[in-house]
This record gives sequence, C-alpha cells and structure tokens, in this order.
Amino acid sequence: MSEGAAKGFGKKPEPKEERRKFQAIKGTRDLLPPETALWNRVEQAAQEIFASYGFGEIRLPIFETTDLFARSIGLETDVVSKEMYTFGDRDETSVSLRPEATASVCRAYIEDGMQQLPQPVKLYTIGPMFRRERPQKGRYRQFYQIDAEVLGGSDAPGIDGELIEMVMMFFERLGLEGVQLEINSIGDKQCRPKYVELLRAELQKVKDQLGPDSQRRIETNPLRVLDSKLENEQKLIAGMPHIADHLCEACAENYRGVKKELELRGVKYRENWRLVRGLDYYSRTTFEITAKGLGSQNAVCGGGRYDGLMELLGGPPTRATGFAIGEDRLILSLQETGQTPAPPRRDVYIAWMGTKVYATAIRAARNLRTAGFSVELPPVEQKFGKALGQADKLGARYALILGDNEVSSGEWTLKTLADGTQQKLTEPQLLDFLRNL
RNA sequence: GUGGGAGUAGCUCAGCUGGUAGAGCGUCGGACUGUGGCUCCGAAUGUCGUGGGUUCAAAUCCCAUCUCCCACCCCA
Repeated sequence: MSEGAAKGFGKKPEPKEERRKFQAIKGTRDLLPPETALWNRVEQAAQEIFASYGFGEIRLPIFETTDLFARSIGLETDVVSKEMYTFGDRDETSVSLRPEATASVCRAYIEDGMQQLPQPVKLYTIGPMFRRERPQKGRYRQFYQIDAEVLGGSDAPGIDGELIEMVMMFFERLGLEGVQLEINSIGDKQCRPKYVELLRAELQKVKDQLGPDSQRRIETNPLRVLDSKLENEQKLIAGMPHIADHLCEACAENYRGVKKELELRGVKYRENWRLVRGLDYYSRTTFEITAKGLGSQNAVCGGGRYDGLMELLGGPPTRATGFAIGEDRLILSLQETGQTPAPPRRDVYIAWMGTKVYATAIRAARNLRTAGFSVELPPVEQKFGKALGQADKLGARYALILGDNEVSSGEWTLKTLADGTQQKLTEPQLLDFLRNL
C-alpha cells in the first residue's frame, strides 16, 4: 500500500473509542433482501420497456468537475449553491458527487461525439445521486434515479409525447397506483424573460401581502413564487398572469402539439400553469408525475425539455428532453400500496446424513443448480429433524433426502414440504421431475 | 438551514412519583441421534444512543450532543 493511501487515517488520537459502533452516514441506507428483489424487478422493467422504445443504456461517472453542474443546473439553484458534495481533488480541481444525471449525459454526448450518430440519440441510466438535504420520507442524501434523455433531432412534439408515454407505460407495467401527470410550458429564451418581468411587476404590487420567502423570490426567481404552498398566498397567486397566455408563437404551437400528442397516445394529463421546475436549464414543456403513498415529497418523476443546455456546455446547438424518476420514491409507493416481494425461497434443500454421502450431496447440488434450481446444501451434517426444520424455515419446496439407504440403492427420496408426501427417484428421474413442474 | 416527535436485547415494546433491567417474537440448544410445521424446557445478547450534571443512588430528573422519523424548505 502506498503512503498516500494511508494518509488521513489514524491521524488524530482517538482516546477511548475501541468499541466504536459504525453506522451508515446520515441520509444513506442499506437495501436488503427481500426488498432488493423489488429494486431488481423495477430496474428490469425499465430496461425492457425503455429498450422497446429504442433507448440504450449509458453508464456514467458518479463524480464530475464541479463547474459542469454549476453551469448546467444553475449557480443560484439550491441544488448547486448548498446541496452538493464538493471536494478538492489532489490536484486542487474541484469535483462534486453528481446531484442529477442530465448534465453528465450532455457532457458525454458532446465529449463522445454522439452528434455523429443517427439523431435523436436515446439514452437511459440508472444509479445513485447525492444531495445534502435534510432527510425525510422519500428523500435521502444518496438516492437513486432512473433517467432517460432524448438528445438531438428536432423539437417535434412527438418526441416529448413519446417520452411521456414511455414513463406512463413503465408505471402502468409496475402497477403504480394514483399516478397523476401534470404538464406545463415555461416558454423559451424568447418569451420567458418577458413573462418573468410581467410576473415580477404584478408580484411587486402585492409584495407586502407575501411571506418573506416569496418576497425574496420576486427578485431572485419570480416563477418559484407560483410554487408556494402557503395558504394565505394562494388567492394572490391565483390572480397572477398565466404563462400560457404569454408564450411566443413557436412555443405556443409546440405546447399545443405536445398536448395533441398525449391525446393521440391516450395519456391522461392535467395542465398546471403553476408547475415550475427548479433547475435552470428547462424550457418549454415541463412535467411532473405524482403517485400514492408518498408523504409530502410526492413527485416520482420530473422532467422536461432543455433545448439550450448543450450549447451552454460548449456543444453544438442541440435540442433535448428527458426525465428523472426517483427510484426510492417509486419503490416506496409500490410498497405502501402492498407490493411486498416474497422472501427468497429455495427449490431444494438437501438433507444429507453420514459423511459417506456428502460427496453425493455435493454432486446433486451442483447438478440441480446447473439445471437452474435454487439449492441449499448444509455445510455440516445435521440431525435429520433439524435439517427438515431448516428446510421449512427457508421456505424450500422440496427436501432431497440423502442417506446411506438412498446412496446404496440409487433411489433418492424427494419430500414435498407442503404436504409431506415422499417419492423415490433415481438421479435422472429427479431432474426430469423437477424440470416438468 | 428551521421546527416537532422518538432513541431500552436482532425486532416490537414494558419499566408508575429515582433504589444500578423485563416480556413477546426471532435466533441457538434440548425433549426428538431417518422425517419439518405444533407443543414443552433451556440458553445467549444490553456499558438503557453518547457525554456531562444533580443525588448515598439515574433507564427514570437537568443540560449538551448524536442519530432516526415527520414536516418546512427544496427536489426525484
């Protein structure tokens, strides 16, 4: 081991911490069986469905230079200004654990020359993100996102429509309950600034009736005031101008197109003119999907179009749209509505006794496993009654009984745990029998 | 970053107005050394989240701190 690798450990004297209990860092957690089976099921479904829409998987670094995120997400956003895990690398460059995936996908698109591929390029990625927030229900400091992006090509509403259809299809396949899609258009570089000014002016008129947070946002980000949940602000906000009435013709046309696309695809949506996304790079269509059983952090998916981002990152002008699913929340919702995975089972538990049969037991286990069965082979000899007890506790379907009698006669005993019946089978018969279930 | 609630065995929790820990479940062992689920018996495991204070005496009262949960905020 190099000296450098050891640096930083055991530096400060630790007086009397001999029996220190280690625990996971705040906001992080272990995912254990059987819950991990549910995670796998979700990720497999995503892979299958996304593949059917022509998406390929991209695997990305978990950390990047800090300015990639600062540039794309926006310096003023909470995510960048106070929630990133940022540290200096050995050579002083500032790097950050990724708080989301879109910036990295765009970086990769440019860096790996994906403009050369047939457009649009459709990518998805699944993995952990990091944000230093106060944990609560459905919110962790390390959380998982299932992310999909459509890069390049046109801004045809069909692209947004298909993307949204895909998530909805995914949720439906999983049996997610209480799914609600909300959409909005927040305009583009042409029309949004004008609307923001108008909104700011209107908000100024009622400034003294707003709370301190909203007052501050009149200057920093008026759109966010629309997001406020404060009871006494609702009436005022309801009277504010709607962005839909102030979109430029191109944006308005595009928004109509997206809604038409959703209707064509039978996707139910609700328009929410107050839906504003928190990340700077969004433009035009934005959407959010909520589901049942989630507490106050109830968005399982958020996304939208970000046509200007690629240029901002030094790439060619490239249209793009995408979404991120909060996998932790998705799974939470599935669990809250009763989708609990069964604990792992064994097909066959091998109850062997007598050192003479051990070799046979090992061979049987290997052959059964090769044939695709889940097999438990106790590593030491046990009392017979206990072995069956273990088989029972592990939820095994069959117990393969191997003792002197079986080995000498060549007729093995297979016991069905559910009803207690037994049968004698030769080794080839056993495999046949199990295969034909 | 700001509030509220909670930390006692692996899990769920009891422990009244201070007298240095208990139940159920689970785990393991036995009754039952070639037939499991039931029943019965037995065992192990806690510096009572951590540190300090009050007291002859603290799981219990006081202060601090950490962690978890929920909400604000923000977002997936």
